[in-house]
Amino acid sequence: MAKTSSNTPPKTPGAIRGTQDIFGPDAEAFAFVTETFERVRKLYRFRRAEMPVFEKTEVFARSIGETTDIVSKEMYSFEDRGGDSLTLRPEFTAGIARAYLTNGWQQHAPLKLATHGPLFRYERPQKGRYRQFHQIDAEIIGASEPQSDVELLAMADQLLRELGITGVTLQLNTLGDADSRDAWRAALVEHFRGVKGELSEDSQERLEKNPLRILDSKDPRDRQFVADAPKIDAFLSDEALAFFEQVTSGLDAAGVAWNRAESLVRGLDYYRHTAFEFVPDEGSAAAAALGSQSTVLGGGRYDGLMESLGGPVTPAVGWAAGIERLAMLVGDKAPDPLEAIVLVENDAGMAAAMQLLSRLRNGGVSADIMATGSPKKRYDKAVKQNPQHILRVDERGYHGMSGEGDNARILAAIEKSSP
RNA sequence: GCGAUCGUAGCUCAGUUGGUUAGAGCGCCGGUUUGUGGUACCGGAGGUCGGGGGUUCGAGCCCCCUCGGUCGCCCCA
Repeated sequence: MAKTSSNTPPKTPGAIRGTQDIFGPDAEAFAFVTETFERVRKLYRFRRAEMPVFEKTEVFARSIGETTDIVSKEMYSFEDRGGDSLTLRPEFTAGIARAYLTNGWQQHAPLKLATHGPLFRYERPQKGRYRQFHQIDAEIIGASEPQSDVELLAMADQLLRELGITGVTLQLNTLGDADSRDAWRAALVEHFRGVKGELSEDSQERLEKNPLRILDSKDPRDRQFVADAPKIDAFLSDEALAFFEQVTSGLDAAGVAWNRAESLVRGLDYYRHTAFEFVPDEGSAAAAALGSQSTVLGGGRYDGLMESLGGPVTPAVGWAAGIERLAMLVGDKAPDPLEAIVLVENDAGMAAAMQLLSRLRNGGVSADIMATGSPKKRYDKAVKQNPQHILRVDERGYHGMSGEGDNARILAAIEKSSP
């Protein structure tokens, strides 16, 4: 029993900042995305997995890197009653990696996994960015061959096509192996340090904390220095170059269009070789629909992650995509049509109407009932739901159907369960 | 963390240089009409104009603070 200590009525609590209540066309689009993903991942034989939405904080802290802003400011962390620090998952990959190690899933390697669900990041909300958001996710763990990268990207490409999303292109880069990456990074630091005074304030800061990020600076002052910055290609080992060439030739063979993006980077050290994002083409409808947070699907190869979680060296590659962003691009989905509506013209026929309704539904016919409000207005309200057929019930019971088109399924449903 | 912008009915929005009891459409409820595939009309309920303070004879409107939404920056695993 709720008690109020004063005469003031209780105030309705508001929703948490950055959370969403998804309903109507948006909810239909959301479901279309997850249903299409489930269908496509089965075509590629990815196995479904479910992970907890929270983990020990160290799972994410160690995978993401203890020092970054991400860990200190962007995660939903809290202490449980036992004093352990826990964190709502901000990504799928770390939790999947932990599950792989703690459950002995090495026995299934190479393991193709798919999942989807909510993720949490403590950020200021903006278009396409929420504190609780949702992703679909696909990973291949325990496979070091470039064919895995190709397979994963082919699946992503097919998914986007089956969602009917156009105007989005795969942007592809390689970060090389660990040695290539380190050498490139050193050269970039040297290059930008030489012109430090002319960089934007943000990029001067990045020079110390995360120099690779200068490459995707939005500040026009940085643009010329980014343009003539050293390229990864000059630092690739023979093995890294061969790997990348196998990825690109595999994509060509699979018919996946791609574009080389030399400035596409990953901030975290465990990423190796392939890095990619599907991004709207400039001026496309997709770009207009998404605003500034426009990457639709992104991922890469993270061969160094398992070690940071205390596991054996385990190559892996994966991607994730924001369901909300995909849903913004799929357009309105017409809801499934209502096949039959039972119109109760007189409440004396209510029992007959309920029996009819359950026969319809048991027979696989989508059906609803209109039996409330002014009896004189029920007809109009029934019509407004745009049913394919209206079945009338009054004190005599069911007495007739109107509507155009095929009603065989409805008749069958009524007959089949009749005595 | 920083910046811009917006908060009026359940929803979408009007609201004049500050001026009486704050309006419309949709939705909801009721009635009349119609009488069976989206009829027309009449009526009703519903708002402390996000909240607090200030200026003023008088504030939805002007000023300050605050809360919330939206968009962007930073960050982007």
